Amino acid sequence: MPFSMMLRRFLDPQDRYCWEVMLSRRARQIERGSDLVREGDTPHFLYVVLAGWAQKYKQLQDGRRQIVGLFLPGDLCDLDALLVDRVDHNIAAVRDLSVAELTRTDVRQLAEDCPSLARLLFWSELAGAAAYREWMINVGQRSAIERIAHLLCEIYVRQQPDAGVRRRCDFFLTQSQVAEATGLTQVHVNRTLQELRARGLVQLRQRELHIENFGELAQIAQFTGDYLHREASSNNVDRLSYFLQSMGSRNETDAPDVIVELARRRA
Amino acid sequence: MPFSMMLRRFLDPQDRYCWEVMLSRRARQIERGSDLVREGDTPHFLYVVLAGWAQKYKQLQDGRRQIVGLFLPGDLCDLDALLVDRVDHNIAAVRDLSVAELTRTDVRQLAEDCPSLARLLFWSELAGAAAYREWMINVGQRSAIERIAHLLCEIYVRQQPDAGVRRRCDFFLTQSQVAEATGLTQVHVNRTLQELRARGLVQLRQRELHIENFGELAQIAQFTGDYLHREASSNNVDRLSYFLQSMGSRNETDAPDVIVELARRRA
DNA sequence: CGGCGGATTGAGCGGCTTCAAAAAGCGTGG
DNA sequence: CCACGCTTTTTGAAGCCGCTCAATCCGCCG
Repeated sequence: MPFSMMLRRFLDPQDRYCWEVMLSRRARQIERGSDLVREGDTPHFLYVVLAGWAQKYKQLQDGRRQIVGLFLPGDLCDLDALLVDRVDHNIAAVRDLSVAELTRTDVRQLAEDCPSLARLLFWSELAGAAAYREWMINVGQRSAIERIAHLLCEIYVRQQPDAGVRRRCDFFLTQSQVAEATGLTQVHVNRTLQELRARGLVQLRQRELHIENFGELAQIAQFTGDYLHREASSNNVDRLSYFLQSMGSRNETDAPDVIVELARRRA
Repeated sequence: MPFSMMLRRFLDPQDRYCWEVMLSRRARQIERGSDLVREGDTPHFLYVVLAGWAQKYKQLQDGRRQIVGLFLPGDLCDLDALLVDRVDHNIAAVRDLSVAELTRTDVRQLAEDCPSLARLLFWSELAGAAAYREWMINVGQRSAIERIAHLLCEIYVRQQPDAGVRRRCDFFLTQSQVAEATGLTQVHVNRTLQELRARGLVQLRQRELHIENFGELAQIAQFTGDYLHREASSNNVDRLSYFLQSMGSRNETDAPDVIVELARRRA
């Protein structure tokens, strides 16, 4: 579930207000193609996509490039980076992009003032790991047509509000970028897209994706949106809260009574 | 950095004692090849590898399989799973395996009694995301020989204590499993390993990997261990602590003074 | 010794790549 | 509105990397 939807469902109006105020104060425009973050940088910001798309990618010395994640409006990007000294990936604007740049202090501020928001931040981070796994089996195991079908399905579903049935959605990637996301060449992406078009499944032109037959497309891709956690319940958030409450506790010096007692019994 | 090393470096003896007692109480043997976790299961445990190797993998309906992560002794496995309703991956024993199974309650208990341990848990989870990214560019962009060289480098480095110079290490994967981890076929893995052997870089036989020329192997693979975060400083842990303290705070009802004030100034 | 999982080898093929060039789209400015 | 330059898409032809199918070999263990 996109972060923005989590906010609407699980955050009370006051906290949401904090969030939106903070975003509006930190907004910044990025021109298409330019990097927000480069490998080796010291991370300074948590980015929140306001409009346009961003991509996270890695690069080899010879220029080969793999897109490892896409970020659509409302998505959080790079929370985990704030926790390391040097980032190991790049982030770039897929097209003209508007983001909010939140500093560590901003995030801390928000987390202190709106604890339930803090939990959503973490939840969103963890959901990202599931997406990495799915992309990995995509690139590692699926054929060209399956990979591309899968990517199209994901991008389509991520843009559907709740249970939408719109047939079209934005699609800002060039065929070269599709290639970088799927581990194929641009030429082969082109030919494979023609194949999908010839089968009457999709149309893809000038920044717009038309899905003609989602069922068959999803079947080719073996796509299920499970890994997107679109059905996330407040259960999940509560569960996270359950852990975080204890993890964040400040009483470092408490004796670990229960465990020591366990140990004693065992000995 | 493997979790076990983090423990040694950043955890005081008392907390480490808690941890080890808990592990010893929850130990369990798993026979080679059998699954600890299956896709769709409700997650119940955080697994800690005590001896042997475990693999996390995903599978398509037709049986194609991608290994998305390997877990060596001392590694944590599947903390994030505890936060969702249904897991989206499988975990299996690469060989005969000994793990500790910690329940949610166990983890909560540990987190409450040893807050610094809790932070290490989270840190370890976040480091995992970097590994996913590296595996993705591996599978997506590198050639067969590069992929395999990279996997060998990773497994070798992960088994080196601090700045070790041992030439050999355990290697429990079959060639079929190497294939599943790299997105190649078993046959081609075999031929590529012969190539590496012929070039005098490695020897790989019966559960043991000999590295003859690590420098060249790493060069072929464009391997840098950065993504393993072996040099993690206590800085990282402190930074995590900085966030978690506020995120876990219990005072849900505090007014978000600062933010509201910001909003006022802006209006 | 036989059985079995794993490694090795061979031959043929095809999916995807590579290189190169042309066509089409798109923004910009005259 | 058209001309121009740039990016993106499309097409062609040739070739290779890695796949498939299938058989054999090897080492280990009961």
